[in-house]
Amino acid sequence: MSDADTDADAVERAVEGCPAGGNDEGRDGHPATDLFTLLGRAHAVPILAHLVHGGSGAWRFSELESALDVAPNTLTTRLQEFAEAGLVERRSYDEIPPRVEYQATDRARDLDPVFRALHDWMDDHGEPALGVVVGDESASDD
Amino acid sequence: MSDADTDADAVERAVEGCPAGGNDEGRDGHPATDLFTLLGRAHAVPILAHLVHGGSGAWRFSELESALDVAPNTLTTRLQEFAEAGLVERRSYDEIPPRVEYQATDRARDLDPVFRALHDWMDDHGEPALGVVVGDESASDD
DNA sequence: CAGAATCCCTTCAGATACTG
DNA sequence: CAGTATCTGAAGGGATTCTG
Repeated sequence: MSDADTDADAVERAVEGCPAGGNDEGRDGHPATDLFTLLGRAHAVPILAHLVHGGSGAWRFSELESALDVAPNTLTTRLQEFAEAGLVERRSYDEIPPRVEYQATDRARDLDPVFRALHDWMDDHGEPALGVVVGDESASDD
Repeated sequence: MSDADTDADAVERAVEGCPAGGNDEGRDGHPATDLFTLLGRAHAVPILAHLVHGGSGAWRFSELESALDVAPNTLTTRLQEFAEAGLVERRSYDEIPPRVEYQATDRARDLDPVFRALHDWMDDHGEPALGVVVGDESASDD
């Protein structure tokens, strides 16, 4: 090991913590793992992407439900998890019919570099083993 | 809010695909989700970090097992998944006692920008809701 | 030593039905 | 409209045991 603290350093810091130490936050206690676990759940990324993509911000429950084709309970769970993680802000208006709007927070938008890096990684490696290609790397996006 | 196609663009591209369209690779069919799902599994990030951190590369099964405190079957599963995803290279030497070495591939090392961005995000937002802080943002790492 | 196989348990996620 | 409740099925993950 001679160059084991340059590129892997960020990973090291991002993964710091003690496994099975007594915490019960996510599944291991690692911050990175927590985030991955959260985003790794069903429809998590599509939902978040949909919310983030909406610059206007306001998204109704049924809008997300029909647009993303997600079961209502699952959508509720994801939304709650996101709200709990501070990625989504929930605003309920006390009127009839009831209206609840979900909006991606600044925290969620700031995740963009991560997705950008991820996109760059996928674009660079093609990701053949995972089955799906990124989409259109032929288009001059960035 | 009228900047709905700048920062969220990468997320859009990273999430492209059709939900429940007919694919059955990971769980949704989104490349990003696949990666998150893979890394979101138990001990996935610690294992990968341990492998990436070892610049020399060669890690024995029992080394990982004892160092990470992971059940053998789980470790085997993660290692297989990583190998299948091209993140880890498995080399088995036909000798007695049998020796198998696992090494992080270039593809895995190139994930560093993602982790770096993630670390930066955590460092920026503190990640209070997810329970665990990044580690030492007091130290001048980057 | 490395890991495959087995059993058991927990969690997740979808469908459905019902309420404010 | 926006959920909550309940149920069922399916993976995930751990411990243990056994084999090459």
